[in-house]
Amino acid sequence: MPLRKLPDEARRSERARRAILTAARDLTLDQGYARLTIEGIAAAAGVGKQTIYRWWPSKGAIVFDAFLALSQDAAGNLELPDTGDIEADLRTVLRETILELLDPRHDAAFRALASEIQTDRKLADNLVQALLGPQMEATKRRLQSAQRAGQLARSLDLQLATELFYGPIFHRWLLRTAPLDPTLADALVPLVLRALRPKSAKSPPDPRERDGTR
Amino acid sequence: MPLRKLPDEARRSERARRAILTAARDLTLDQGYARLTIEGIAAAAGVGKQTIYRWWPSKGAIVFDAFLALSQDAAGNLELPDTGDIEADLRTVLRETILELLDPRHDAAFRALASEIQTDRKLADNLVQALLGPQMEATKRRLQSAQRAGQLARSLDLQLATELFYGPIFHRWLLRTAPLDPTLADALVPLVLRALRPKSAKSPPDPRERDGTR
Amino acid sequence: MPLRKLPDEARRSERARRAILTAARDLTLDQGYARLTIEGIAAAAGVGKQTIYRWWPSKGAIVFDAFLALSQDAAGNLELPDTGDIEADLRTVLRETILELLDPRHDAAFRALASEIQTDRKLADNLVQALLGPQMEATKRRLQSAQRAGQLARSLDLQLATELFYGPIFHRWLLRTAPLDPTLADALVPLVLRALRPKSAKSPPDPRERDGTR
Amino acid sequence: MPLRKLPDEARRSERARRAILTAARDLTLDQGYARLTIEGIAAAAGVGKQTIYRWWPSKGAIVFDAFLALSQDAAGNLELPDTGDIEADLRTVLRETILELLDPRHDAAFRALASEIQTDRKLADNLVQALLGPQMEATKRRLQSAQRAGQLARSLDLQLATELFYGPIFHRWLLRTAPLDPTLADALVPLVLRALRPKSAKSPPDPRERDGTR
DNA sequence: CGATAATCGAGACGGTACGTCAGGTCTTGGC
DNA sequence: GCCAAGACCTGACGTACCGTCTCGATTATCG
Repeated sequence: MPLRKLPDEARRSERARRAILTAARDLTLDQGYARLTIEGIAAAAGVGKQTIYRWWPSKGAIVFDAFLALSQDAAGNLELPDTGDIEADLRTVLRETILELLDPRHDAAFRALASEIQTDRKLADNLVQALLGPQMEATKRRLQSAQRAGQLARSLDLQLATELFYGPIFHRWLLRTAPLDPTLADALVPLVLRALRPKSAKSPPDPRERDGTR
Repeated sequence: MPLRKLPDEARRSERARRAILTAARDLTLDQGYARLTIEGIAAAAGVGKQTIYRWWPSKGAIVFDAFLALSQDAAGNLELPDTGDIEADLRTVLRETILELLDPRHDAAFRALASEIQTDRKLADNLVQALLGPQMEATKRRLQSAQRAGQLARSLDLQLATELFYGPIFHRWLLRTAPLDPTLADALVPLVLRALRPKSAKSPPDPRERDGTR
Repeated sequence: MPLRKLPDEARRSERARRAILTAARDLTLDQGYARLTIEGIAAAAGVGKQTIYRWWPSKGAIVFDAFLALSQDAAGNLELPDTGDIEADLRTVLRETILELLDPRHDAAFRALASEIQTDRKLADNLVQALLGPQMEATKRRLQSAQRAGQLARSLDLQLATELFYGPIFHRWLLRTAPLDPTLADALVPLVLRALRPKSAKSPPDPRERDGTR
Repeated sequence: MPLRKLPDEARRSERARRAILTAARDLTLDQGYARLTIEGIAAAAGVGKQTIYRWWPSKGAIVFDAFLALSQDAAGNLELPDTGDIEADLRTVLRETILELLDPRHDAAFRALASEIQTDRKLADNLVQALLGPQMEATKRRLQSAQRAGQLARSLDLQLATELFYGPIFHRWLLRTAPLDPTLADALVPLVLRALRPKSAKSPPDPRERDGTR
């Protein structure tokens, strides 16, 4: 579901579309989103400016499409691993998320989008719908599965629970209050899980809390 | 510690400085940061552009200074309330934080800054140092006080604990994954506190958990 | 042969070109070349600055084009009158030249150009090629015709002879060593012609010298 | 008679004055008058801008003063050589004049002044009064001396006669209609003198015209 | 199959803002 | 008390891009 205007897509030049997205991605990566210009993209893509304006409403929308490809399969039918060990599974996923944010290719693009959505509501909706939402939904599903397995409290607000995992990560990354690195996942997951476990004193699901180590 | 270039500050015109910051704030509020221009500020402030360029390196830096005044007393010797009830105190503070983010005056400015720091590292450092840092430090101090009162686990990573509170709030606000409203604080605080309490099952310090849950 | 940069002239907007030249001429005439600005021209012409910079390299080049129209027909296939009376013909032409220099419309423009060519070699070449050169060439042709009629010495350096006529006029006009007025032509022409006549003492071609002086 | 404003010159700093004129001359010579700025002069002279504005009304006036020194002795009590041979004397002087115009040091300054006087009437008057006038007056005196010796016609308009010599030279130099070089003097002087000699058929003063060769 | 209409590249156009330069005036602090 | 230093407001510079708008020259269905 790329950000496209409506007109008859049949006539659209696939060559041009690809050239534009490729140029947008390359230019963003090697000079940063701030220096990215429509004219620059057009020139690099060997395309008229009008061709860009015909199909995309804004610079942000192009970048969105340009980088969507990188994560798009993930976005489609995303599912978290389910080994039965909720802590391990979350750690795996969050480490991956962090590594993705640290990868310069994604870093540039995601920061650009994070920046743009402060202004562009439509883009924000698209970003949530295509990337952030699916990821969070998948996480919720995994939490729900753990919940059904009695590992998490029954009364959990899954949305909020999910944000407990992603919030601190994006907080560091977006606001730069502290350096982000994958070990954050290792500290974060067990800590948050303490809040999510069933309230019963016996708390059998968590092996560690019971006997101290594991 | 505003963002300034080199020239002799002794000769600086206080009149011009104030006019610029006022104009920048007013313009940001009624047309948004995206439409804010240096020329517009200069015109509105009755000031030459050069006077702006002489003292500020970027549009973001001006807005930073312009809005710093709004929160700057808070930033200086910020301290969280300490009624002995950590949950109530945190709820109070986080509600205030959320309300501030929802206040259009701050919303415009903070989004602008959040957007700019994705690109401008220097500005990011200043933002953390002048606003975000002090707020988080104060929060850490309050958590530490609760820790000393035996209400929180002794082994806590206070930095991470703090991020557990602020992360989800900023996550919603910046990434727009869900609407932000003050009731988030009410759900968030008790949930996170479950993760932070001492590991002893009886957890006597928290009156609510003792007789409320079990 | 106006002064143009490289871009594809086929796409050039005739409307814009005309508006620019008209604005340049009008502004020069009513505020003087010194106060003329590119921005002023663009504004008066209802044109983007870039459109000016796209087609002209300098303010001088615009004024050159703007005023070329005034004299351009003359420049094309200029020919001096040839009544057979070289003295009368030159007097006619030089009076006209002087009157043109005194006409405020031309005065402003020509002084501007005279000023600019001290710095701008390219403009100087264009000025000579389009205006001064043709005028002098036509004068040379008329002198040559008189030469063939035996009214002037056979061995004349026509270039130098021509400069004998124009030099003193421009000297007064440019350096302001003395006020310029059309009667200068009446004194100048017969005096210079004395230098140009055939060396034979009897000098029959000049009716006046024959029966007037002696 | 340099171009100064009126205020009490007693307080004037001679050091500053000299530094300013020297800086103006140096800067003009090595970057051209067009790039010369008041700020540049002030900086190079180690002087406040106000000190310049206090004593000179315009950039042209500074350059005028700065270069006046070069020719000022000449301007004061200028006298042409008088060997009795008017042709030789004029040739000598005009060659010198041409060489001076070709000397880069003077070329830069004189072109600057020639350019400025198109706009600045006051400067024009000063230039004529201090440099061009004296030179022409001296030339007139020499012509008058030749006249008294019977070498030139009695009825001559000396002003016009003088312009016959200088006009062509400055015409080439200012309007760049032809390259200027010292041999111009050799061709110019005898030709113009033909126009100035007494009208008597015997014309004894000119040896050459009489016997054909010399 | 050839017409015919939308799309394509190219880039000129009217604009807005940029960041810089210099002008001429005004203020300050040190000598 | 003068003067270097330089901040100030002003105005113009020349450049970069914006988003819109022609231009032919391909396409690529559809009559």
